[in-house]
Amino acid sequence: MNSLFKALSHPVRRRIIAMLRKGPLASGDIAAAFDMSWPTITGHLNALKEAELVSTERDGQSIRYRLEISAVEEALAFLMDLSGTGETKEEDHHD
Amino acid sequence: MNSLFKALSHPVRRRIIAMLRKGPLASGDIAAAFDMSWPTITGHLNALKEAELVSTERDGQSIRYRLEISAVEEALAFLMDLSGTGETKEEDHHD
DNA sequence: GTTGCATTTAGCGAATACCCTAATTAGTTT
DNA sequence: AAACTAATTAGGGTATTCGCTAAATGCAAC
Repeated sequence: MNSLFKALSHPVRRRIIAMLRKGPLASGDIAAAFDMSWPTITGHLNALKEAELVSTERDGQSIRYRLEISAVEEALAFLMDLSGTGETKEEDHHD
Repeated sequence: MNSLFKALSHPVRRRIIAMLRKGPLASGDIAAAFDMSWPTITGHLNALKEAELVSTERDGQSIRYRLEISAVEEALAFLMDLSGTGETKEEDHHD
């Protein structure tokens, strides 16, 4: 949980996560979207992976990074608990 | 927004926020709850304040720190956007 | 096995974060 | 104003983070 928020604390990593929202991407595609060296991006991807915010799978010679929604939801749960969203209120619907 | 997640990235600061959920507290009360020096806690409070996660008001000679829910909700909005905003199909998590 | 492409690891310097103690500011009371 | 309390700022040591370049690894095709 600590690594989760730590991973979220860097703008580049948040941007990577936002990119991944549309679907999995290869490391190179991600690196190409930034004005930084590829190894630097790999470092950020490792941070995201350690926080279990992304998972990886090989696809031939490239490696696909996929967003792990469950980790995002874990952070969400923490913040919702702080703000009171989703409980202690009568607003409740589940469809 | 960057300082928001950065503020959230430290366990002590998250714990402070959790304490403040129940209501405003003086700096000294917060510092007393931790096994760290008071100036260190002041540093964390400053980080929270810069992220606008807390606001302060004087109360005589002490200063009261209050949780600013709107900042929490801002983080919440970011994460909800990533996850698909409350389309929870099943609640199956254990912490 | 060697060449070539995609990606990661290794190693390093600079900047930032974290924690401490000592000194200082701000407000209250006398 | 001086003494007392609450809280912050200043300064410094160490750990961690962030970015880079160069070298290494993994896979696929020849």
